[in-house]
Amino acid sequence: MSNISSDVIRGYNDTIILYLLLQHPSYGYEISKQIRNLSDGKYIIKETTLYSAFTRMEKNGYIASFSSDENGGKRRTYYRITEAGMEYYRLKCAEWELTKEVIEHFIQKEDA
Amino acid sequence: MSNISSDVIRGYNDTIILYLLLQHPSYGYEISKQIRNLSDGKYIIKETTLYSAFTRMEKNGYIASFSSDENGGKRRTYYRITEAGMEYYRLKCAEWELTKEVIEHFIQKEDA
DNA sequence: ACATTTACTACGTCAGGCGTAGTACGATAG
DNA sequence: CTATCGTACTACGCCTGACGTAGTAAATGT
Repeated sequence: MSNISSDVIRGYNDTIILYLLLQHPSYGYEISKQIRNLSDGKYIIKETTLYSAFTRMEKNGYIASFSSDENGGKRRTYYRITEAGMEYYRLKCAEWELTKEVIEHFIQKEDA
Repeated sequence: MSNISSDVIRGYNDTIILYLLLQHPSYGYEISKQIRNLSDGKYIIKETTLYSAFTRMEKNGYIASFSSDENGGKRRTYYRITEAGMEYYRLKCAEWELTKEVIEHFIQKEDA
């Protein structure tokens, strides 16, 4: 009960990542920490899931990568969201509302 | 936008089916129609998805099958939910509330 | 009589998530 | 000064659930 089944979130990892990139360009480790923090530790994305999402989304043109210009720290790959990514994000948000509505027809809330 | 991406619902098909079996024992075709009706045609489950869910859930002990006793109509395989199935359903409902909360941290509602 | 609806089964493919493992660099601690 | 920890990844391969395609067959509608 403490953390979340991966099948649930399947297909929404991309959306989650895009939301964070919508705020500002970022990179794997930071995104990972932000997901954990924003979800109060309820969702901890797996590294492989995260990085393969980057690869997939870059291929799809939803994000674009660029290297950090050696600002003292370690070399990293940053990603920024593209126009297509924003459009995709908007679509997924709309879809989410619909899906949520559908699923909730089949869910019983219990306070027992 | 008219209907729902399957990846979203992935992992919740079982829950949806269990909800319907919780009302009364049923069989493939009926379940299928009920899902369509209850979702206002927004979600139409694929036959293969449905029947493989039956198989999987029976193997897991969440549902049990029995044959119709030839009441005039065609021979069918009915399923009823088991105790384990009810327990699983309850778990998934609780998980859903959690997951919904998590995902909504990353969703922007727009009325634009 | 013929098409459509009902009620399935079989088979194979695909994508996303994840386990496991390994690399490599910088910072901090003892 | 060296070991460990945190940071920042890449590679490989497996597993599961969803789904496309196809086929079977009885009952029902026209």
